[in-house]
Parts: sequence; structure tokens; C-alpha cells
Amino acid sequence: MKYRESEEMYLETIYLLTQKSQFVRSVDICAELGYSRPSVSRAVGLLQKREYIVVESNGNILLTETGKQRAFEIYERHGVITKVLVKLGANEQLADENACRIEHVITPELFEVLKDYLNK
Amino acid sequence: MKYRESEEMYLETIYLLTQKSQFVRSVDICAELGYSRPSVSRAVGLLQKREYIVVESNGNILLTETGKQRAFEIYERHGVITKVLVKLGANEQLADENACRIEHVITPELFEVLKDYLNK
DNA sequence: CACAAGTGTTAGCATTGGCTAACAAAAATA
DNA sequence: TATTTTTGTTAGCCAATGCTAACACTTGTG
Repeated sequence: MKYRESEEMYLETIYLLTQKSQFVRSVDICAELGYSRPSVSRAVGLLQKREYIVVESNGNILLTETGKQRAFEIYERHGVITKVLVKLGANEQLADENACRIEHVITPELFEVLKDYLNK
Repeated sequence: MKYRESEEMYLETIYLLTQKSQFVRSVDICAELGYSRPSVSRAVGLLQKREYIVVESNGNILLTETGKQRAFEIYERHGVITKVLVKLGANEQLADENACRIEHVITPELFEVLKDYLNK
């Protein structure tokens, strides 16, 4: 039904954490997002069911190919939007904060427009 | 808890409908938003409880001062965002569609930045 | 080894916000 | 006038998503 904003945040977070540590556990996501363990636990379960991640027996969380792809898309959107906002006059912090919200709602077509804008 | 996106959509819709017809009933909102009567009925009840609208005995819906203010803010955000997106290269339709989503999530600070961008 | 701390899960609550089914009242039409 | 249509409401379903309380298992340390 909805665009599942929270799912995207979880994926993006896992992607970012994977960049820096190889080992990502539920509790790391809690720390990063500031959510409770039960909330993250359930979200992780859903991501698993939707085959975006695999959870190893030791608790290590890995992105599947699909998950990686999806996560990267979001990460990329985030970067592009941030740069656009900075170009429009926002400071880094403001741009980043708003990119974080906008990244979940724009259409793919608009994303293309924004990319073109950056490259021109 | 959340930014109550749907509340904003309802307010904006009522505002727009008011512009063209003076008389706005629940069923008009249904038509405009494509939601069911019960959904709109509940939303109207909430807007009333929150004192953004008044519903007359004949079913006519009026924005209160607060509601008008709030609705106009959203409407204004919508316009500004649309213009910005067009300036960045989106066509009218795409810009409008995305403005509709973005308008609910950006911070007031970013809105100021966007306004400045348009006026420079 | 024993207890404490860390980590994950289960159960269950709350809110937002869409829906259908079904009913009631008002308005329009035959 | 009588029937149909329109409109609004009530009841209750469902998914997403946050939370706390409480339990269990693992790990690490005195």
C-alpha cells in the first residue's frame, strides 16, 4: 500500500553499516536509528521475509543481491538529493536532513531529472 | 508522532475545493482524493476535533482561521516546490506530482531556502 | 563457576490511515 | 406520494510502525 519508508530506512542503514564494519547485527541498527530492539527485531524479520537480507546463525546481517540493489538505489537518491539541495542554497546539514525525507517519496522520473541537473 | 501527511492532504484538498465552489461536502473530498466515504468521514471528524474545520448542519465544510492558515501553508509549499522542480528541469505534471509528496516532508528551513532560490 | 551484561524475541499496546459492509437520513425523481 | 439515489456514519478489518515489559540465551568478567 504505502511506499514503506521505514523499510527503506532500514535498508539504507544496513547498507551504510556494512560499508564500515562487515559485521552488522540488529543492535547496531538500533544504535544507528535510535529504535528499540523489538522494533528492529521485527523489521529485520520482515526484511528477511521479503528477501532483502539474510541473517546468519550468529546474528550477522547480510544484504541479498536484491537488497543490495535496493539499498544502493536509496543511498544514491540520498546523495543526489543532498547535492541538489546544496546547489539550491541549503547547507550540508540541512540538505542531508531533508534528503533523508525526500528520498523516500520522489518518483524515479524525478530522480532522473535531478541527476541530469547535477550533471549539466 | 508522525507528520500526519494525510491530514495535510485533506486540508489542502478542502482549501482547493473551497476556491472553486464555496460549497464543499465530504463527498467532494472523496471525489477529489479518490478515497471512500467512511475514510473521508473519519478524517473530517478528526479535522473538526482538531479545530481546522467546521461542519455546518447541511454538511458544508468550512476551514477555520487556523485551518485556513495551515492549508494555505501547504498550498504555498506545493506551489514553491513545483516551481523549483520545473526550474530544475521537470515538466509541469511531474513537478506537480512530486511536489505533492515532497510538500509534506520538508522542514521549514528548507522551504525558506527554496523560496530564496526562486526569488534570486 | 556464577552472576551480570548484552542481544534477540514474544506478547501486546497505540496511532495512522486506508477499506468494506451495513444502516440511516436526506434529496431527487418517477 | 413512493421509490430510488445520494450522502454520511458506525462497526470492524488490516498493515505499517513505533513502544514497553518480560523472557531467554549468550557472552564476558570477577
